Amino acid sequence: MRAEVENLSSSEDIVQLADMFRLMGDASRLSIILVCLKGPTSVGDIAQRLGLSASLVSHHLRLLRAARVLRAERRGKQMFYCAADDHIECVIGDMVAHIGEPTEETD
Amino acid sequence: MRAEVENLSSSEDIVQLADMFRLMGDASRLSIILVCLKGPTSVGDIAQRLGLSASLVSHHLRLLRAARVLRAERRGKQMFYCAADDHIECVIGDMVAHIGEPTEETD
DNA sequence: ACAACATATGAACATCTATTCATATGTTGT
DNA sequence: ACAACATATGAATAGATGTTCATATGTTGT
Repeated sequence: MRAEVENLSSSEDIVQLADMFRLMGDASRLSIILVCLKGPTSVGDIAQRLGLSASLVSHHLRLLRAARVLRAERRGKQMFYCAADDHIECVIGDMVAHIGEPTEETD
Repeated sequence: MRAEVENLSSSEDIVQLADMFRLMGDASRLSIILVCLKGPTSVGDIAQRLGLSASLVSHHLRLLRAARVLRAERRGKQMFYCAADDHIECVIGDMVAHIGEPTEETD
């Protein structure tokens, strides 16, 4: 087992980790993250592409920014959001791989 | 961007992915997963180690098994649970790395 | 068959959370 | 300063979810 995972014992660490997963565990937020992975995108663009209200997107963006999943940058009157680092993409990629894993028969 | 992540477009895929993250986004469930990553563990053991009721652990295990995060194996009257594949550990490892990432000053 | 143990399940409840609506803040051009 | 636009924020609400309690199912030994 990877050392980083092995050494997870304190309940604070686990809560923090769970908070991150819960943040990605909503289809609207996850969609927002996926859009932002493609490149810096304005709030209005995100809302339009996903068919969500600008208000809802803004609420979600606040959480994602607070958790440093995304970071914001102002350009004129618009705000552009993009991925804060590339671990998020790894996390998603691994999870996609898990879902694609063939089912075991021993159930 | 990784091809697996790039090609995520259908909303069904995104919902399925979000469901996986939401499943890991609870401290109790995440703790259960972490225990099971160390090796096959019985329901009673999990409950005792984490200080949770056997009933609650069983409820969570049903969800985790349904999502093929964990798989079950009977030994006598006990049920032992362990990780279904090793993608889950990767996902957690990447997320730990994200959390450990130094904060940007541009906020 | 019965008792003892381990796990699973269903209903009920309190708490959390995503979404909407209304409103505020901030920015650019005239 | 004002209007027009973009984003952010706060309150309210309907629906989801984690936990508990009681009970059922399944397994092993006598």
